[in-house]
Amino acid sequence: MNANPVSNANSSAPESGAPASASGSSTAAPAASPSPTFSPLYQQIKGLITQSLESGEWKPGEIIPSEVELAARYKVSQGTVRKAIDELAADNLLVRRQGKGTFVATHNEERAQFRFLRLLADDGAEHPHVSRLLECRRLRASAEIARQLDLKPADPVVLIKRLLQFDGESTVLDEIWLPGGVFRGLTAERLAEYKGPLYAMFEADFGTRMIRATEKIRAVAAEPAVADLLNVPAGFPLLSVDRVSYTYGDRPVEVRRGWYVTTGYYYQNDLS
Amino acid sequence: MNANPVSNANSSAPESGAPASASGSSTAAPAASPSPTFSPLYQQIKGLITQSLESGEWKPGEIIPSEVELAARYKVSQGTVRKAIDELAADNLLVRRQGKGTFVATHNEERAQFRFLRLLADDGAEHPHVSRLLECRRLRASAEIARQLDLKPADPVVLIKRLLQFDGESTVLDEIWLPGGVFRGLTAERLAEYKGPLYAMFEADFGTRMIRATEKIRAVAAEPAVADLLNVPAGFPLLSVDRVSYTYGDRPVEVRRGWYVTTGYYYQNDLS
DNA sequence: TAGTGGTCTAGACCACGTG
DNA sequence: ACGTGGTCTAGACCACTAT
Repeated sequence: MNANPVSNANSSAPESGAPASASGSSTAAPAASPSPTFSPLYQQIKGLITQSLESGEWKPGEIIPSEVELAARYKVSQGTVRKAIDELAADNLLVRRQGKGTFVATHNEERAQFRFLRLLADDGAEHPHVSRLLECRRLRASAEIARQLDLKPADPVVLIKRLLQFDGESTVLDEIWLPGGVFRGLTAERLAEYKGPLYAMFEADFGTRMIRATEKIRAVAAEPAVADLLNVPAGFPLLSVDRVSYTYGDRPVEVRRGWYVTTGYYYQNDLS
Repeated sequence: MNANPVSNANSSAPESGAPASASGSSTAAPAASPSPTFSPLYQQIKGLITQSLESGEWKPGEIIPSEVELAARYKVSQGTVRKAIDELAADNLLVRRQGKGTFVATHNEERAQFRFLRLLADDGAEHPHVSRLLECRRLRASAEIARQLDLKPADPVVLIKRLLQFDGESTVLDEIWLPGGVFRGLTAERLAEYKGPLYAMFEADFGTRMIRATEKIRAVAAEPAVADLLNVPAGFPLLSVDRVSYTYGDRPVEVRRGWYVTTGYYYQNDLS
């Protein structure tokens, strides 16, 4: 009854006599301070579940143990693991399905794709797109890329250039930098043959799951080289989207610069 | 023990005999289907609290009754109102402050301002800005504006044009349309004298609180008139931001077209 | 010291998806 | 019929803020 994962003093249950309620965190006699580093139990459980996700104990798309099972495993009540799972579901790491179970989120779901490419046609419809690989090579990180990927300058990186076509129109040009260490086996062939979202391949083939990203958006005039690839005149206004994506532990694992043609399409954002 | 707000059949407590579990919603005899319109208790409570917010029973910045008080008022357990408040806090309608109470959110808070103007300087800092009123007049809604504001064409609307200056540089040009009925007393004088965010004035003076908004973002070439006001050459690439803001009940109450100069500044977006 | 939100538990019952 | 997540309750205790 007292083998909690990290322990924050949690022994309720009027078992033997002893009212027992030793209260929080400090251990020795005079009690240094009330709670220097207090962390709720459900947060600790959340951390443990996250570890299992990161280690691959439960893979994307798979079901995880039921709430009762996890409660038994961690020696806490069902309500506590429930609150932990609630937050992980809110963070898009898990997906609950009533009557079935709780599943590890994956970038293959319809819903997940829109989170990272928010381009809609003027009529509001979500158009399918095809990717055309332009380039994929390994090189040494520039100072700027190294900084953003938390690498050392001249560390190996992979550079991918690709074109996204909506209804046959070239609409998005992407330059993608990935840390060479993590994406060791990534080749142009593998990229060319793969259908579906890049992030789905990353999580399936390289065990690297994109959790969140930040984007810096600007309006810029198309440089000649870019304009050429996107079939617009030089100087044409483009949306410039600088993205950094993070995986578990908020470690950056992708830097991406995109140019979007926004005639007929727009970037959708919800402020809520 | 049985005066619940909407009733979904919820009488636990082994009181008298009767197992009692008449189950959900349908009223007449043969019971159409198991639960055609099931809504959890806490959702109903959430609705009741929202009504009180909308009606002005608790105003922005004010404290609302404690969880125990609300539980007594609605005849439910504290845990149920807690879950209702949790969601309202997640929706940014309420703000919880441990040890103090729960408060009605307001657009005056530091935190709230960034939700609706996500422009940061290249160094990542959030710069203060001043607003310069260019125009404020009443007119009849065009077909397009009427549609977006859910009005009839030629209904009265207010049009505001203003310039936002960051560090003295003209950076944002806004055209704002508001329904004339709701914003009856809005004048250029009132606008000119008011310091602070527009939305803070709207909620204080007109009882209209912006809850959420959607934005459609494009890159466009500056038209001469716009370019002139923003001190950029005609044809300069600008961020075009089309916003529709909604209040309680998802009713649209503002349409806004903004042009942003993104040299030295960028639009920040978080995908999570 | 008292009041507020925050955490944790334990148990009952409901809705949903399978057999 | 059974197992899963989803709702609801009741009560205990903790952490924070004010008086």
